[in-house]
Amino acid sequence: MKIAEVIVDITNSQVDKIFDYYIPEWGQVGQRVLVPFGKLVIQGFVIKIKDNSNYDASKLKSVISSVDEFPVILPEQIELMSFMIKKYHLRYVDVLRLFIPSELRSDKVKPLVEFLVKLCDGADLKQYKLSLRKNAKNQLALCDYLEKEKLYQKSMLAKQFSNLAISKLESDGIIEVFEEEKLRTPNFNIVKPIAHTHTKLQKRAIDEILNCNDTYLLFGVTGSGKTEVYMSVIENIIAKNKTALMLVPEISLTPQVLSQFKARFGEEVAIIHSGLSAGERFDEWRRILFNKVKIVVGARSAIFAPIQNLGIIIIDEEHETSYISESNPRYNAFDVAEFRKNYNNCSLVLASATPDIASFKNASENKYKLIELPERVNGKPMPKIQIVDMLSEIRNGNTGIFSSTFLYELDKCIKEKHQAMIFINRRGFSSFMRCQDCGYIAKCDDCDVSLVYHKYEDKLKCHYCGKRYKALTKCPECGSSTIRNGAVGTEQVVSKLKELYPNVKILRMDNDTTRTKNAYQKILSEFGMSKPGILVGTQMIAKGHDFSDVTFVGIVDADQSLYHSDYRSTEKTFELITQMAGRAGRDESEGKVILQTYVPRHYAYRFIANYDYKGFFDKELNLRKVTQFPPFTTIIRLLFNADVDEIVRETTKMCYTEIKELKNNYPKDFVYLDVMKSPIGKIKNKIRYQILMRITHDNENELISQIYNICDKYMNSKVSVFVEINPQNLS
DNA sequence: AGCACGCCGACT
DNA sequence: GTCGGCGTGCTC
Repeated sequence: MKIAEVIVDITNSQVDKIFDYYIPEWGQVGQRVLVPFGKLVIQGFVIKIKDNSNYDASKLKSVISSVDEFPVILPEQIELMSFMIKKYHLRYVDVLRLFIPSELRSDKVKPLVEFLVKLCDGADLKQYKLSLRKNAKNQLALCDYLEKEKLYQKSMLAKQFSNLAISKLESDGIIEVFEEEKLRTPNFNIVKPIAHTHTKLQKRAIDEILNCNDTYLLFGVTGSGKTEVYMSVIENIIAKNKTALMLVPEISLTPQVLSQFKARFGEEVAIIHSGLSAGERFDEWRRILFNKVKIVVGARSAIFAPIQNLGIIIIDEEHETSYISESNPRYNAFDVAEFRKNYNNCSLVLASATPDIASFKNASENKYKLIELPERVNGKPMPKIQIVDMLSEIRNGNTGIFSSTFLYELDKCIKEKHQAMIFINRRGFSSFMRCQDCGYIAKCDDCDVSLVYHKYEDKLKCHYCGKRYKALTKCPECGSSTIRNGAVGTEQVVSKLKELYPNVKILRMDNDTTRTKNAYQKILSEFGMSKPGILVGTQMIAKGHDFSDVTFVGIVDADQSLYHSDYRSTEKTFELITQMAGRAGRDESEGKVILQTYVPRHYAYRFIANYDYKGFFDKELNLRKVTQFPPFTTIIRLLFNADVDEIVRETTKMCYTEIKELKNNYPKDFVYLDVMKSPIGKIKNKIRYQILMRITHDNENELISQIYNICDKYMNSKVSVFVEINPQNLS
């Protein structure tokens, strides 16, 4: 008998290894099976079939049965699994679970079956009709109806002609009733595909991408018509009988974009996003697995879609951090895309108006082919960005949150009945509450962070654990009642604007107002209809949606993201503000952007105002080189977590000693190594310590795997250890 | 995950 | 003495 290597479907590090079982002839790689496991019977995945086992033959057990009659994991995915386990130090099960919809495991969603009716072969309707009695009205009518088509839905026929008539015809051998599985596809408003004419630049981009299999960086300003390039390329690829996979940030999976894809590609496209019902998600996945679609569009996890014969992979807005999973299983969709590109020998297109510094570095070193779309399709210039020095505003006696230029431009926009978007990257009313007399700042009991005041609920909220507190009326330390608010948030901006424009529609969009399903869409469509109208929001409003009538974009406090103690904060600020600016003047009317800052001379703003990405890139890359930060090095962070301070501190210290030994063995590879309490020393009552290091690329993989091994030793039920490679945030 | 094994404290 | 607390280890 053959031997199957099985991964059992239990998320526990102790059982996350390969178990051998005897398997009958029917066994296939990628199949789900039931296996005896200790005293249990559980599900497992067959990842290999072989002839011999190294395990004691007398202890080998047999697979009990298969769960589905077909494999649910493709050979490509088995290889991808090995790649990811090694690269990210993940468990087998966690990776396998990424490949299948959770609905498949939970067994909650059943395939939807539909009863269909068709004429039996050789049935003579005319003859049969003559044999019927005159008063059998339903049967006669049904016979007449049946002459029209080949297939009918039983439920529809039953409604018109009664079930009785159908079963009569069935028992007389005239018609046949049978079951067929029906795949639920999400509904869309059917729109007419927009005419696709291409500018010269677009045409050149399309031709170049189709020319050969490679990795491309498509660098195109906002409004340069990248989406049309994707669609044309995909059209060409599927004409060659290949398939396409496109990743977009979840936030841009808007109904408008999706209906455009549906309009152009119809049934050939499967769309995976968080708004699908369980049944829809399950069926979209099966449509892909059964080769019923040629195109998959979706957010990060769509990169695992079981689509075969790939001709192209596109990652839109490639600089987006949402392509990196920061909680278990941690992975980077870009690495997966690269794996699939190599496996399928196809093209990979990364696209952005503000490429990631690392990607543009690769392009400038010819590791990627650079394709540029420097002009907007409508030929309009980018909106003018005016930098306003808030310190000089203060010197001139304006201590409010809006500068006079800001107010003037906003007023003009409102008077002309246009729309305004106002960006403030902080939710809530104000960042903290501080006692003016003794300096006391309200903090969370469970986390080491200051609380944010939310005026609408009149509560202080912790943005890390969500715990709520009563707002301060007087200081709990010294009893003083002079409580001051910190930096402004979205709520405060909205309340100030409401004072200024009591009759204008003012909408707020942030984490707090988009909690409920569809709230996001509702706010956007309401804003779309409001002229004049003002949309205030966090970075949520910066991406992807086009409102043709936005003529004013206001950035209340541009410096906010600049002061995160993160090496990427300048890059992120550049991205965010450039994108925000791109929201203005997308149609006829010209746009204006006001950027308020306390450091008007910062180099980031100079490049932003000139839309000079390349200038910014050169400056930033040089800075990273000098300071030895990514992409020249790799940051590794080990985060230790436990309930008791002493336990974490001791464990961290022991681990640090070992890492120091490692550093001694590789003295040239470490450019930085230190141990410390985490910047946020406590979250949800867990004490946090960290070891931070930066290593060069020379022996990167070897070092990372050794570090994983060291960490495994210190992980136990009391202390958890996370290894993060180039973490997005260091709190 | 779920279960057996095993090593200590407090009870009929 | 032994009943049961849950810490540790094993499952092909």
